[in-house]
Amino acid sequence: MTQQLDTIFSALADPTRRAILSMLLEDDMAVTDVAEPFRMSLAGISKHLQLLAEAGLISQEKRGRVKWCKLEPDALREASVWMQGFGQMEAIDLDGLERFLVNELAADPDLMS
Amino acid sequence: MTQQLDTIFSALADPTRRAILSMLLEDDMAVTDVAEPFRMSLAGISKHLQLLAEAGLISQEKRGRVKWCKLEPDALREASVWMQGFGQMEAIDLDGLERFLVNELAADPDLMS
DNA sequence: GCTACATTCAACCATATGGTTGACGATTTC
DNA sequence: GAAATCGTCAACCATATGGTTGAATGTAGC
Repeated sequence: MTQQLDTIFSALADPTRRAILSMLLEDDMAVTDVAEPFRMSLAGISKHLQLLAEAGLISQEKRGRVKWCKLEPDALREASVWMQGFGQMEAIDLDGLERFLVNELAADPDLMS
Repeated sequence: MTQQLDTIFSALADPTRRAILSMLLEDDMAVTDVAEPFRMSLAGISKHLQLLAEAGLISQEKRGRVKWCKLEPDALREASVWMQGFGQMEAIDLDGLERFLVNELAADPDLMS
């Protein structure tokens, strides 16, 4: 899960990618149509879409020669859940906090010595 | 605000930094103590802490020769609010959606052509 | 004042990232 | 089948990122 959070958050860290997600909120779109409003090459947008797909934030389905991009809000929800853990700081739910912490720190053993 | 989201999300994209945030959830800590469990140089951790501070996710206060690091959950809340925009997809609040979109796309004029 | 401690700075390195262009493989259309 | 369209791939470039080490700064303690 830690690595999944890596890819999700770094996907969200780019303004172009966030703008794309916002566009897809309106409706599913073809790659070319996604690229249209941006002052960037089609290949550039294509790369961004690949990153978003790898992060699970969108899915892509090819019908004919056009590839449709669809928002997948579930991945966002996962990151959101992680962040909720911090919002609960005031709640002083120490038991829940402990569990939360243990999970996070145990998730990536290589990180710690 | 767009640039603020950039820095917040890219700060969250690194597992070391997320682990640090989790540690600070327990209590305020000195830089040396933050670094202790990690298999990384102190200077490395110091850099991570600077990024977190620039993103507004932590604050640092120097008392004597030790610099105390404190979690600042408000910045997280800001990113969380952005993400909520997508969770509301099912709510089909089209007016709210429209406002949300317009704001996001207008926030970074250089992005679009 | 000397020593030890806490932290950062500077320089450096390897790799990742965001972008470009041009060629290419599929698919549709005429 | 030829031409146009949709999208990706490959190679390349500049810059950002995450890490190291060693020296430097500031503070505390003896």
